Amino acid sequence: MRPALFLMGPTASGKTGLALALAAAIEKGGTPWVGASLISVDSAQVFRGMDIGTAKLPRETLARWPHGLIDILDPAESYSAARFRDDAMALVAEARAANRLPILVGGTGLYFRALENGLSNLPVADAALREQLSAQAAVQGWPAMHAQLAAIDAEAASQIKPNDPQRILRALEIHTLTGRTRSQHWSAPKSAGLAGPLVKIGLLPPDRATLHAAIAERFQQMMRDGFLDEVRRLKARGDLHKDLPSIRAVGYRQLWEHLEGACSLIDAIERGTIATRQYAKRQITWLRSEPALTLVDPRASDALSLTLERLQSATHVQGA
RNA sequence: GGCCGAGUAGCUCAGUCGGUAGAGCAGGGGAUUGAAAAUCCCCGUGUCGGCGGUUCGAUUCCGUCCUCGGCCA
Repeated sequence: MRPALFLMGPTASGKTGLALALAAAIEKGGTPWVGASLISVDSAQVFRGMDIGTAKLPRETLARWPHGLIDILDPAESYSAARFRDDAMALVAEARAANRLPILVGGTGLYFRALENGLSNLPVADAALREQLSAQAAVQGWPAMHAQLAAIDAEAASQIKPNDPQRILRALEIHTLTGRTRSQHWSAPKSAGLAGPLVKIGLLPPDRATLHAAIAERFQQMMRDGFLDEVRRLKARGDLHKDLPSIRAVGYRQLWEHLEGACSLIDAIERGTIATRQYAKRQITWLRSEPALTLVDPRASDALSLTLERLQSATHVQGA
């Protein structure tokens, strides 16, 4: 089986540029593939109508270079690592069947890991149950919920901090829905990860200061491109709210708060830029702990040839 | 020039009835299994504006100077 390619990197690191250059190079010929299939690994670009703030490629570019898993959801919906794994597995299989190189490009570390290693067999999220548990937490406080979790799943409780609403909620949800604890599920076999060889390329910006400057500049550009109007349009729908995964996205959350009158536009932009910086930092943390990763400087001229080389050798190893 | 207020961490500010100081934000490190652009954890020495005085001891009280606001000339 021919390899799949992971292009992983923080926001504003230049991974999209490399992905497109690679796709173009493969189309020209001289490789075992007839072309490339681009698949987005991005928890925010899945949403329709969220284009500017998620730094989606321009419409024309996407028309020329279609990406899988972009614009597949309405912002009122939620996506998940598990759904991503299933969707991406299908798209990779499709690409392979057509003798195309699957290029998975993006910055959502959890999604990459879910695809590579699979996930435990867990129940899907239950909105009603979550609401009920949250209401209970609002009265008792999360430490009390954590204590409740400790009574049924001491191991999970020891791994989860008493102030981590999301994970306490999820662990309780798993138990309520299945009668089995998170720990029990975790120790059972997981769903399969992506089969076949994998080439993992990590794009790290040369230094923190350069990355921060690029982020600030890009946020300003987004504002010039009409980011605020985009958020205004989402808000005008009336059915979205700031607790949705879509609206919690970096930049959207801050501009949404400004539109609610919580802060000035200047403040919102400042906070949005800071949030983007912090997000990029978390992405870098994921990258650094990623095994078998080839790090590439996105600005270096040999980024493309280096990636092709890695693909070549992964293909040969497989053939031999 | 006169009067008043302020000067403490990168920023905004608490505070010390005199025993050399701590929050939020920023920044750094870490965790991460159906919300992950999410959620959470850990990390605080800084001539307390300068110089003098009082005191065993001053960032704190007093004097003076400097800087920045505001008001008055």
